[in-house]
Amino acid sequence: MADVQLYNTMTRRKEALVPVIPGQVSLYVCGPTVYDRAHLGNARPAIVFDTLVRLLRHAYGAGNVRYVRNITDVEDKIIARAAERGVEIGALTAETERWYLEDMAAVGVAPPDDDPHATAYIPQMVAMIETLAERGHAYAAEGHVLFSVASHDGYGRLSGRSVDDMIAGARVEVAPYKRDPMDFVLWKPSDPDQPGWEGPMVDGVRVGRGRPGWHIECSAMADALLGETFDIHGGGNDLMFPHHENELAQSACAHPDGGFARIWMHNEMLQVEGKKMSKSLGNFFTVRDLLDKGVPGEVIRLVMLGTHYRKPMDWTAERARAAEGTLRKWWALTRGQAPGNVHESVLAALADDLNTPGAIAELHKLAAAGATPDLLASARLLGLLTGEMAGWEEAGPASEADQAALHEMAQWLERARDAAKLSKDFSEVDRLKAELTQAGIEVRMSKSGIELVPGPDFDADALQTIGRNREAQL
RNA sequence: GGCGAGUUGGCGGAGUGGUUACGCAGCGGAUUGCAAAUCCGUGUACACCGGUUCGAUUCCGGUACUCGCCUCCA
Repeated sequence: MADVQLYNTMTRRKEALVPVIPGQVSLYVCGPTVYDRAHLGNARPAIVFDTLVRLLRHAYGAGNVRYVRNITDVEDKIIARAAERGVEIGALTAETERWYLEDMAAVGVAPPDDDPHATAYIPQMVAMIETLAERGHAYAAEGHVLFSVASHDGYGRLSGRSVDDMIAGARVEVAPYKRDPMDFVLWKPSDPDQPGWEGPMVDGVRVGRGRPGWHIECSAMADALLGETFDIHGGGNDLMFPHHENELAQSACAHPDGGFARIWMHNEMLQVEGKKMSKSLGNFFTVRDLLDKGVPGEVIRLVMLGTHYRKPMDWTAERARAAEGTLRKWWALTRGQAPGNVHESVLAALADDLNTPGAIAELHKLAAAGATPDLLASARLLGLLTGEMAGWEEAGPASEADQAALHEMAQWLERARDAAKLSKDFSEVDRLKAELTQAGIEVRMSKSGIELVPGPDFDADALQTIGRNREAQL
């Protein structure tokens, strides 16, 4: 197949993916901080990189891709939330992680190969901080250990900022113990009631009990699992600065011979009905909220993939409705079929910097051409029509009783129509049709007969009521 | 204020130096008692102003506007 081209934030252009180890791809994506339900914006990077991984597994072989997505389970927001709810931190993080996995599975996101938890890599973080201190990139101050930005020439290269600009534009109070306003925390002290570990040795002195800064967590875990140099580092645009810039600074300084990530990928942010999703605007909602409202996970996924990952995407009810229609059509076309081959055009679109909207357009063309086995195989590469999220599109009555009732109703309707054709009075037929439509049943009439198809809003009770009313009339 | 991204037909959204994107909606037709579903057909859009070019929506420069990050939120 053609090379996979990916846009590299570092170089600001598309590049061919050339793995460090030929034939094998390694990637690290920043995962969730587990203190609350994933909101819709959190689902975007998860879906984007899940799709990238599906493409890479197809291109390189399933066993030749190593996908690491971390779990941040020690962080100030977690401490605050646990205190607020009066629960143990471990209980909070375990529950939230379970929710996250459930919600991601619901939108077709497969678990990564490794899901390192920050709390399991404290020794590696401490060791990395010590290395940074030994090399003159870190210093201790008032129980903290800070990274010295001035000690690293390349700082700001990833996000395209100069240190001077950042200082000029900074709108935050500078902590008094920082040598330089841009210096960031590697280790911070913990109160007795906060989670803490024995600190690193800096300049021959043991720093007191504390916890790691957020950025060092990812540096240490990526290093531990993927080594000093790996292929792709992904995450949301918002993480580019400061998180990724800091990660890069730490890793580059700790391992001067390693390159850290070869390609940096950043997805753009999500909006809702044209506005940024935020609690203050009242348009904030979680993936679970959407699922509970009856929006199928597969629909969420298709809407997400309908916008290229490097463009801002807008979640709207209209787009969800359209995506649902598309999926119902595709399901109907491919149901019961064996998958064919992933079509070249779909692969080409995906290999071109994960052009998912282009790939979806190709899917539409396959559907129009009647190439349903290839449509199925190709859609599955995008994590659609996999059956993992299925159930929602199976428009069917739950029970055999409903099935029988529908069949009986169809016969009634057909007799009524035949009679009406003679009498020229269709009012009775139209009324029955309206009632059935109201009950979420699609009425399909043709010369060959009448078909009643229960839709997504199928209401079995309403069907029973209609049936009883009919009987009462007879 | 600093940095960055974007502006394509009614909507969403690809792509291209000269040729149909695609989907949704709309419209016309077939079909239907009427609808629905389905099928067929249907739309010369690329923010603005300059420049390069035989030719630019596509390349270059500028203008306007929108959005994001810099601040707890992804």
